Amino acid sequence: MTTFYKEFQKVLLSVDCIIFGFDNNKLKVLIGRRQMDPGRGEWSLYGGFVRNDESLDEAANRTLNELTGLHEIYMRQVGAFGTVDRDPGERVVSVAYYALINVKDYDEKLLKEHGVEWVEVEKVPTMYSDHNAMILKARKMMQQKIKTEPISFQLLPQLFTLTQLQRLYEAVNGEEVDKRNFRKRIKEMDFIEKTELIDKVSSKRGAALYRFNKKMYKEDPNFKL
Amino acid sequence: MTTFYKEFQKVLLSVDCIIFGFDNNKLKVLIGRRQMDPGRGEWSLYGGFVRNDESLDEAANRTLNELTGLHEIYMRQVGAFGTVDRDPGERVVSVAYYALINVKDYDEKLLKEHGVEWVEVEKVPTMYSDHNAMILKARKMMQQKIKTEPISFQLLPQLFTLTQLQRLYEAVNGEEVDKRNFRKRIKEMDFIEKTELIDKVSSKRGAALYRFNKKMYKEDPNFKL
DNA sequence: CCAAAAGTGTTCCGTCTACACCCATGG
DNA sequence: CCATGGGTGTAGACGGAACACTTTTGG
Repeated sequence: MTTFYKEFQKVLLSVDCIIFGFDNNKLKVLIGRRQMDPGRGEWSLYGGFVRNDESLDEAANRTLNELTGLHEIYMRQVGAFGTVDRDPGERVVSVAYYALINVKDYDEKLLKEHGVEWVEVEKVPTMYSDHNAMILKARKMMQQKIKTEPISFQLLPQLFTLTQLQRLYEAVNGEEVDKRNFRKRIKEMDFIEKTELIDKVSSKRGAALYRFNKKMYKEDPNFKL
Repeated sequence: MTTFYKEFQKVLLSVDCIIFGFDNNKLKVLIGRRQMDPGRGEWSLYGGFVRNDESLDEAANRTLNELTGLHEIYMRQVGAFGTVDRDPGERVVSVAYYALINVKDYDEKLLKEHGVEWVEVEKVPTMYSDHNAMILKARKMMQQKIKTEPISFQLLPQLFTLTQLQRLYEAVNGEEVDKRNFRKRIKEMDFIEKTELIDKVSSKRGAALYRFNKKMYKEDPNFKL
């Protein structure tokens, strides 16, 4: 291969994943203890280096898959973080991605295997390098996005109750919402389908289970919450 | 220096600048013909490689300064672009930034010196690599930002008329707005100050010149347009 | 004197918000 | 039988959208 830019310096490129989950009415992030030097033992996001034969998006997906075994996960780029001294080892520029997963898809066994755990976004400890800043930015972006795009369903099981959905919004936005107003808005979105199924876990009376109809959404992609 | 990550591959990192300006009631971008191989002669954003001793933000600012001679310019990161084959030469990941400048600060002389020109965002030609995608994303981000943050003033002279400001919003959002409603909203923002000065260039009657009061804004940062 | 841009308020309508009670069931 | 969460409608407040005429002055 011809080398065109030989006079320029190269840098190490990594990706870091901010993995959001929703559990126990709380928005959580998956973090662990860093397993390599420098910074071994500090709280850290899960990340990895970008290979020369993969795009940034691919690297992010591969990294997430390494950790979770999951494919086809909703991921969005948060941005590139590149202060000179952000990594105490050597110059590393990192591109952060956030992912939304259903916590049920990531069981206890995997948690222990990888030495990671879910922590409430409100209670994230001081983390390695600039990982706190990454989480903060990811959260803001997700908060914006969730208002106008149907990404909330990525954090829930396929079948969910309206109360679950409402609690999710409350957790993400950090404020309670009125039940009747919330449900009124849901009713206007035909792609949030009521099923015949009833959830009897969360209440004695039982709550109707709903489902996000992707095809229907594509026909009339109007989402507002 | 200790090397921690020696087994990983490094990549070339560049920054590309989407430089927005407002002129003749149109939103424009500053683009030129690429001066190096590969892609010599194609329409391109102005960019440069990131050095090992500078952050991404610094690299973007330096690059912008090389082209315009301007300092302290409003810049925001658009994101990292990193498909494997985005650069026909070799693997280059690029971080895009958008900048807002007052076209009056960038005169004809500089335009010719650097072989760049202002083109309407609506009429941007097919460009080198993924530069069209960068411009598109930058534009969307700027469009969002301009609604809730006082960045519009970066595109105008220090003193401006309300009609200029309105035309700027119309150009950015691609739709006309009602003059009276627009001015009503302006009146509610005390940090958009009316001066004693009158602009006689754009009209016979003369229009009041306004100014953005940064200090006043900081005391009560509520911007909505 | 007229063309061209500046400047100025009010009404209407749709949207958002606040708010309270009955229902079904498991334990 | 009662505690727990599920489910439902309306009225009033607020904010955004529509809309037309007068003023000033250079040419």
